[in-house]
Parts: sequence; C-alpha cells; structure tokens
Amino acid sequence: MLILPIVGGSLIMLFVDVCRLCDEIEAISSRSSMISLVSNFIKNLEVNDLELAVRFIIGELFPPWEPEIGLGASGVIGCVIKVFSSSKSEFFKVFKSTGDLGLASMRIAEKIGCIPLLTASEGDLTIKDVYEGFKSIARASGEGSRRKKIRLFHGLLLRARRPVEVKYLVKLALGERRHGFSEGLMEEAIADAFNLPYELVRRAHMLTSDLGLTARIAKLKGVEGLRRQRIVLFHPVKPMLAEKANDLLSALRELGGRASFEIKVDGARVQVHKLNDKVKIFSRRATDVTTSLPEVVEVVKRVAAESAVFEGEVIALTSNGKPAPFQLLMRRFRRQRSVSELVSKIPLKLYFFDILYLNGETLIDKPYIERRKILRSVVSEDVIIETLITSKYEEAQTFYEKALKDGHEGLIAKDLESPYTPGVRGKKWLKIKPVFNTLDLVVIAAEYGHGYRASMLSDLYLAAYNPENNEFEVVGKCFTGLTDEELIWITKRLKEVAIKEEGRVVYVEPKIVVEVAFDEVQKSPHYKSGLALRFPRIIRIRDDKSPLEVDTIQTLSKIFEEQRGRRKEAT
DNA sequence: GATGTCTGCCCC
DNA sequence: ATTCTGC
DNA sequence: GCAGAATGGGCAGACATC
Repeated sequence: MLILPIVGGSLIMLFVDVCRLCDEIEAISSRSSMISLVSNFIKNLEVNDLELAVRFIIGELFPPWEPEIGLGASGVIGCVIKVFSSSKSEFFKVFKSTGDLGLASMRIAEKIGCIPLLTASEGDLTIKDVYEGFKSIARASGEGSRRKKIRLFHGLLLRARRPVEVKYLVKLALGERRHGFSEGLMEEAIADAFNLPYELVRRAHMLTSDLGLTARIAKLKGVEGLRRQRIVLFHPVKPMLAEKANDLLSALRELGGRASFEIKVDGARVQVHKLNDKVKIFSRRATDVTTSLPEVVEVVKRVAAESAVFEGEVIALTSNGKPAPFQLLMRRFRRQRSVSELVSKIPLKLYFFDILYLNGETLIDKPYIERRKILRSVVSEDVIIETLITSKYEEAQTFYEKALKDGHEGLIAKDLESPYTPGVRGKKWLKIKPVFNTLDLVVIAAEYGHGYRASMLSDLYLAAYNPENNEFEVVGKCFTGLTDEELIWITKRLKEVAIKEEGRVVYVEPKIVVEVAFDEVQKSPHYKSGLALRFPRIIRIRDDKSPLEVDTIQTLSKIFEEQRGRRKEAT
C-alpha cells in the first residue's frame, strides 16, 4: 500500500466529506446523476486520498486479497452501544424500524446529543486516519485479538465528531452499502472523472481486481497506463462467470452449434499464481487460501513454467478416490490449524481448466480454444478437467449423463472462440445442471428482513412433517423467490396466524404451504431434524395444499441417501 | 476440554 | 439463488 | 433486454468463556 506522509493542507480529504457524498448518493436513484456526483468528487483528489476514497465510497476498506477486519455486527454494535451510553434494547428498537445498522448507529449517536462527538480531541478524522484505524484492527490476530479489535474500533468511534461519521464507520466496518452505488458505477465515475474510455477502465479493473489501484493508474498514467495494464502476479484477477442454461440443447444452440463441455465438479473454484517456487492460491472471492492447501501447492510447484496463472477447481476425494460431499471440502478449505493432519484424512485434488498468464504473457484475450491448447502444453492431461468438444448433441448428452452418474454437478458449456472476460458481463460460459425436484414445506416461523425489507417477514423457516413424533421440524430458512407483492401478502397472512414474537422472529401456526426448490439435502449439525436444504428458494405459494400434505422428514432422508448412493456407485 | 459466539465467505 | 430498476 | 444492485441461507473455523 502506498501512502505518502504529507499532502498540502487544503487537499487533505476529511472522512466527513466522503460520508456526506454517500448520503447524497443514497438519496438519488438515477445512475447517471450518481456517477457525475462521484466523478466530480474524485476528480481533484490527491492520489493517495483518491485510492482510499474510491474504496470507501463503494463500501470497501482494502483490496480484496487483503484480510478483513474480523469484526462483525455483534462487535461493532457493542462498541456503538458503549460509546454512546445506549443499551441493546434501545439499539434494537431503532434498528427494527430502519433495518440498517449504520443508520441505527447514527440515530443512537444523535440521541445523546453528540456529547462524546463534541469532545473529540484530535480534530476531524481524515480518510487516512480511518484507513489506518481499520488497518490496525485487521492486523490483530490470535489470542486476545477480539478484545483488541473492539478496543481499536471503540477508539475510532470516539474520534467521530458528527453522527454521519458514525454511520459510515459502522457501514465500512460491516461492509454495508445500500446506497445503490457499487463497482460497475464506480468504473464509470473513474472514466468520467479523468476523461478516459470506460472500456479501458473496466479492463484495468478486471486485471487489478481493485478499484483504488485502478483509479490511481487512471489519474497518474491515463489511457496508456490503463492500456499497458497486465496481470500482476499474486494479485488475483476477477473470475469469469457462467450463466445458467435451460438445458443442454439450448446451450449448444446458443454457442453456435459447437462448444466445449467441461465437467462441473462440486468443489471450490481457485486461482493459482506461480513464480518459480513461489505459489499462492486464491478463492473465488480473492481470499488467500494457500496455507490450507499444501498438497495443491506442491502440484502447482511442479508445473513446468517459470510464471503462470491458472484457474481450477479443488474437490475433496473419498477413500476410493471419488468426489466427496462439499461439506468435507469445507473442512479443509480455509483451515489454519492442524492442516498437515487433515491432508491425509481428507485428500484434495486440483483440476485445472484455464490459463490466464504464462511466462510474462497475459492470455485473457486469446480465444478459449487457444488457451486450452496452451494449458495442455503446460500441465498433464490427468490434472485437467475432463472435457468434450463436440457439435453433436447426442455425444454431449452421453457425456452429461456420465458426469451425473459419476456424482458430479453437471457440465459447463464454453464458447470456443471467447476470450476470458473477468467480471460479470459477456457470459460465454453456460452452466448445465439437472432440474431438481421440489418439496412442499410448511412455514412455522418468519424473520423480519433488512434494508428495504425491514418491515416485511421475508425470511421463512421451512418445516417438514415428522410422523414419528407428529411434529413439524425445520429443515431450512429461505428468503428468496417471492416477489415484493407476494412478500407483502405473506407478511399479512403470517401476522394473522402468529403465535408469539421473540426478537426479530415471529412464530406462526403451521398453515402456509410453499413449494421449495433446492440443490441438495445436507447433514445439519444445527437443526433438530439433522437435515438442511442447500440453497432453498421458493417457487410458489401453495394455497391449494394443507399443512398435512407437506413432505416428510423421511422423504428428505431418502433424498439424502440417494445422493450418497450416487457418489458411492461412481466408477 | 467442552461449549458457545462470532465472523466470513466456500457454494447458491 | 431471486427480483427490481435505470437506461 | 441487459447489467447492476439488493435481498439472504448453511456452514466451518477462530476466538472467548466456562
């Protein structure tokens, strides 16, 4: 991180100015207005302030590959309550009406008449002060670190002189945004501020993965700097994303009748960076997971290339070398302790599927088929994900069926000519997964939502029937799938059948039945039923079904066993 | 050592 | 995952 | 029609507390 010691007096950017800007943004919904507002704000900032301000405005503190502060709602709110002599119940009351922790904190600060705010001794917080403050919090680790983090955040809050600073200190700490201005619009604001082509800013952002750095390059080096931007080893590139296809045939058609089909394994996506013997592995969201995966590091070290960036998928294997449940992989994935003991207990395998950089050359603009060729020249076939390139639907169908039979999730169809486009747009990769069966479940409780859903019961507790004890047992919570209109309706209905309210949770009579889609049944250490749905989403409200007709725990158990069976039989 | 709380982010 | 909204 | 933004779940691991 580049921070220069001193800048000319009037140029120093105060934190409160960023806060006020964010408040303005929050009040408008027009994207173009937001962009010009931000553009004007960042246009004349000194470059170090620019880098920080750009991140702060989109609600980020650090580049994505750096560790987070390690404080969440509980710790942060505890600090707010203490600094402003409030109480949990008071905070909770304010929060319930807004659904926004930052806003609630500001109200608490306002309520006590800003006495600690006015006694702040060290003058206004600059954005650099705020950055340094959070940096110290992030650095604390190990025993006693939680107390230390809380003490440091406490100190930061004490230096706020205005309630609005409290609001955004809390939002930054928690990663709350909710002002409708995020990465995509910031790219446009940077382009506008420094009078540069949007596409170049966007491309540089893809490669740096950090808007602060992108803004710095834009201001200091302009068009040429953006154009010259290459992949930086050990700074993860944003992953290219896949879109869902309806089925195999439509995917093949959409990609022009001929495509590459890669097996989609149920693992975790990684980006691997290598320079001679130095290797780093990043998760999909740019977390450094190198220390958790020593055997993967070894595989990469042996790759015959001086420097390279690969994309791949890591999965766990069962004792017979077949794909293991995702939950097993997660025991390894971000583990810090006893890693070496787990290496033999839960073996992992890395499958490569793309290469973005090789010996100094950035490859993302080359077509898929060419990157594939380069990949095959660098790593051996047995560590590359199984692939079929075909224009024949029947062949692809057979391959798909085999993938499912082997216990994999499905296929990814890829456009043979497409470059690697990090980020969201230009999706030339299509996910093909079987349509899952749905279950009918009954709602037995619901929770109030956050943000604009604060007044609605948007989070439903879903239960299956257990005939053995004649009870409805929770197998998951679900918030997604309903339209706003349906949410309003269901909130009203739930209140009619409410039994009791505890905090944010409203318990209701088992009356309302919903049809729920899901990806998998998992073992749950959390629910009494011992089962939980993976990725539940509501398909529709079943007015026509009575609670007695919902699916049973036994049905879920059966689905769970079938999943296991598929993995065991896999050959 | 066992249990509980909190946090962040794998997969959607 | 889903839905809503600006453009 | 599209991209961007906002909504949220279950879970394992790290730290705190008994």
